[in-house]
This record gives sequence, structure tokens and C-alpha cells, in this order.
Amino acid sequence: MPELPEVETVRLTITPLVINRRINGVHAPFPGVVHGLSPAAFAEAVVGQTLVRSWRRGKFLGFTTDQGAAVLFHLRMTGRLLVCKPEMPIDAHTRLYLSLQDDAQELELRFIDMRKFGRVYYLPNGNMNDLPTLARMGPEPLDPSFTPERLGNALLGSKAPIKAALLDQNRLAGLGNIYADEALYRAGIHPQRPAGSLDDVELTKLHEAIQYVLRQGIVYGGTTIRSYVNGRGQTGQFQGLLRAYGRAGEPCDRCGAPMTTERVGGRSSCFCVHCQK
DNA sequence: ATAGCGCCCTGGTGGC
DNA sequence: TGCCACCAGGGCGCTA
Repeated sequence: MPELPEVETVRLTITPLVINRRINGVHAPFPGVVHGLSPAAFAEAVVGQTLVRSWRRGKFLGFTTDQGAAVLFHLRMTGRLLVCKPEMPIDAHTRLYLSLQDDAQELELRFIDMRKFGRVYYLPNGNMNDLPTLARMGPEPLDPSFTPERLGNALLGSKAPIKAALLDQNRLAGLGNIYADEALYRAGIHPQRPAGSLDDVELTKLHEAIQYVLRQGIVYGGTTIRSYVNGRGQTGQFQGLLRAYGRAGEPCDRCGAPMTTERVGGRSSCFCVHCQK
């Protein structure tokens, strides 16, 4: 499930292969993949533009073009981005692909998504605020401006379980089920705690834990549970270092007691009842 | 405004 | 062995 570290890893692996390439064509075997406009309209808008810069906001991966527009991808659950030669056989789950040309050769950027949750967005002016989801999105947890105080502000007054609040992209960008469980485990905080009830010491611990697990996730190239691969088709390596997510019934790394699983905020959550208060 | 829940989607898994 | 209910969950839209 691509979360911030997986999207960042995809961005890092894709970027050198697609930057300074001109979009020559658009094909959308699954027309619904393009958000808010038809594939034909998307193609008409984007063909002829050159990708000049990549960026990430939460779980969105964006490419800015030479005309100041932006093409965004959201991988949701099972989305992948793959850069390959045109002659490579098309995967059955390919939802959209862009033909990219430079002086030397043509490549394709393919968006593959088994479950069709993923979307492609086009922003004519490249302005993130034109997409309401991005305009509302909370702070970037790895930005230097993200402090324990800002985390506290994001959670202030919330009676929702801290786990649900961490998954709420309007409070904090980029966390999904895996890294939320990992961060709460590392911080020793029970997922059912009301988000607004954390004291300053806990906020400091949770802030450190969020940054730590996200940075580790990036260092290890993301977490592959089922389908995630980076832009070169390689799996991540962080799954071997998970201490909470998916470890129900296994012994806690700290105290040895079996890890508990429970649904919190509609999501399965793994935690240690002894170590997380 | 906030919190909770169903929905979209498909493939893998586990139970009978 | 075969079938099928169930589960995974990000973001959105609806409800109370």
C-alpha cells in the first residue's frame, strides 16, 4: 500500500527516467483513471508538454511541465508507475500510459493498478490549491517546519482515536495504515487514545516516531506487503523491519507479549496492550 | 464541524 | 477439489 515512503521511492526512481521528456501521446485503457476529464481532453491538454520537475505532496506524486501545468498520480492501494520501452508487453492492469520522447529514444510511463482505485490528475496552472484534496491537506511530516507543536495543533481538540487522526490527510499528510501503526508502536501510544489527549511529552515522542518510521521507510525503499514495487519494478525492504503492522499474535519486540489486533477508525490496527498506553 | 461508516475494486486466502 | 465469503484500505460522500 503506497504511503509517503513508497510514493517518495517511486518518485526518486522514476524522476531521472522521465525528466526532460516530451509527452507524445496518451493512452487510457481504463478511461475512468483520469480524474474530472475524459482521456481525450487530458491528452489534448498534455501532449506536447515536457516534464521538467517532480515533487510529492502527501501520497500524491506530481510532475510539473515546461508550460507550468502539473500531472499528478495517486497510487491508492495497488497503483504502480513503471518506465519501460514501448515494446515491453502491456500488463493487463495498465490503466494509462504516456509516450515520452527525448532526442534519443521513446519510453513509456505506465500506470498499472489492479484495483482501479488510483487516479491521474491534471492541473492546467500547476496550482496545488486547484485540487481541493491538496488545498486541505495537512503538513508534510518530513518538512523542517513540522514540529511537535505543529503535530499538537493538528490533533488539538480531536476526540477521534489517535490512529484515525493520523490517517486523516487533512491533519497530517502521507501516513497510511502501516506507518501509523509503526509510529504509534514506537511512541508507546495506544491507537484508541483520543487524539487531543496527548501531553507534550507524548507529542514529542510521536513526532520523533513519525519522522523516524517514514525516514526508515524511505531508506529501505518502502514496504512491500502484496504488490508495491518502485519505478524500477523492485520490491521494498522495510517489511522485514515492521514491529507492529501485520504482527498480530506475534511477540512484542519490547515485552514479548502477543501483539493485539483491533479495528480502529475502520482500519485493522496492530499494537501491544502492555507497551502502548 | 466532527466522527463514523459504506462504497469502490480485484485477487489472494481460508473455511467448509 | 471446488466454491465462496471475506479481507485488504485511501479517499470520498453521506449521515447523525
